[in-house]
Amino acid sequence: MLTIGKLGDAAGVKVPTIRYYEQIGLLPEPERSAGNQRLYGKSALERLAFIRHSRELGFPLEAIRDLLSLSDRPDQSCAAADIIAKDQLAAVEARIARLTALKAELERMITQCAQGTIADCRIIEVLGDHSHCAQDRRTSEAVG
Amino acid sequence: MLTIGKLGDAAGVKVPTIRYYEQIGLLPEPERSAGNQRLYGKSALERLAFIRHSRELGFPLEAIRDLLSLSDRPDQSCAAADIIAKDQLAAVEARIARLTALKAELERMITQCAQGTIADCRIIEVLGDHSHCAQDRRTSEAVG
DNA sequence: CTTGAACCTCTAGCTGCTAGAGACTTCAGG
DNA sequence: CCTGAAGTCTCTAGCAGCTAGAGGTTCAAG
Repeated sequence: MLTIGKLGDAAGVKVPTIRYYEQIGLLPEPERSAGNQRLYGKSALERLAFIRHSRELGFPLEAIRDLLSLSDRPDQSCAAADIIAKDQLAAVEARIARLTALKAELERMITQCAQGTIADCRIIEVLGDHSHCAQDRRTSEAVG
Repeated sequence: MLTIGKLGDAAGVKVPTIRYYEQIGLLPEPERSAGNQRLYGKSALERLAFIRHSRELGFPLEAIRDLLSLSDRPDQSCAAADIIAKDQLAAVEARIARLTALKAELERMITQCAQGTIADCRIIEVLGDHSHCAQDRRTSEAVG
């Protein structure tokens, strides 16, 4: 049996985070010691490792909740997990594309920085003027 | 003179967001009409466009606050703006690298999905086992 | 003059934690 | 057996960066 601190060390998750996961129902309420301290077994460690790894892959907690409920019923179809993973892949690819565009613009800004005074600083100027944008990706709503 | 709604439309920023920026001191308090409604001039629009564009480039509000205070003193050196932009570039590059690794792992997970039942679903299995990781990038703290 | 959209302030909520207060439990060393 | 430190408990509040809602006022068009 592991105390919450040992569990956290073993899974690479901080103690308050474990309590938070319990609070939002991602982890079941564990046994308690005579002195009311949480005691965890192997299955809790596995579940927490699953959550941690999923978080590292960028899955939001709600997706992890779904994945966990899937893995709690192991005789069902794998298709739902596949869908979640594919959604996540699409989201990751979109983020990469967006960041790559931002990187290009930042690089352009920096190379144009004359190292002079603010008055002729391209960084400030570029940030103030939207029309310099390489690609004008706008967020669809509320734009005239 | 623009009302807050017109300003928001012109800059591509939602009305509550403008009030939020004012609240946290990114935008100065504007004039008011006789009926206590906010009225903005051209400089407010420019400042808001600057903020919006910077946000799109991923600058955190605190960095934007610094950039704005720089641009308020145009006879100073451009070096500080350069540093902020380079920091942001480094952060963007780090995010891209991380996401690219995640993408590879998600793709691997998905191709391994047997489309069978959860019991032999690689997605669930891979997520539960950290040792499958292509690169074991851990967040430095609290890891045994 | 009336309607209805836009505005006002204020508070609370979102995600995914993190930090702190103030009290209790556990364990190792003496 | 006792002490003291480290770990744990619950609870509340805070972070970014907004967003949504309640309940009320103002403005512009018809």
